[in-house]
Amino acid sequence: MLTGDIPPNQTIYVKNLNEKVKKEELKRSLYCLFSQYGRILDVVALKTAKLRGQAWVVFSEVTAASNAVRQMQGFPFYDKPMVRFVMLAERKKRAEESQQSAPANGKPESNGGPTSFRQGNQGAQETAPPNNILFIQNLPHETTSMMLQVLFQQYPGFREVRMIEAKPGIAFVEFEDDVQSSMAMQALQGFKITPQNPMAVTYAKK
DNA sequence: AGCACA
Repeated sequence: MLTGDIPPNQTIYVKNLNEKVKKEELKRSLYCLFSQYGRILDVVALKTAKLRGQAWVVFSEVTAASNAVRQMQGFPFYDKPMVRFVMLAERKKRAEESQQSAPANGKPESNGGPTSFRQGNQGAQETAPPNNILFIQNLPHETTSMMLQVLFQQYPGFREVRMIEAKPGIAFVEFEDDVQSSMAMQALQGFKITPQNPMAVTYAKK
């Protein structure tokens, strides 16, 4: 018999994670990496003998979970590819418990938080896959590379800022690897240099 | 390989 009549829920299960990474860092990195696909309610990772190297990421929506799984297959995460991780079937109800503390069941974009940054990208471009170079848009035209360096160099793996004289308002920020660029993206997404200029941070197209 | 935290 098929199991196809059991609907998937909004939790994804990841294994083959690098077990040398400390638990708190692992959870934070997973949060950073996956929050580009939607609001994350919870990340669970334990280091017990049976559960190390694995994690659960609970999204607020099923569609976010399925996009994340589809797009992140094979992503090199701490030197180990995230292969064949899956959405969980409706089976455990942990996510519902977490939702008790989460606001607004129907309207997930109510907090003005930095999670969604696709408004500036309407239609045309596709989302570039995660990589080590960030593309910054919506900067005030007086922004200098020194200003951006001050902001981005606080995050590990920072390499350099590149701006193009002929194209004000945008910049490229390079990190050593995808994980580190993703951490900085999450941290500075929507950061306002002026009140009118929330940064839009995406991965650069290669 | 390994499917759950307080």
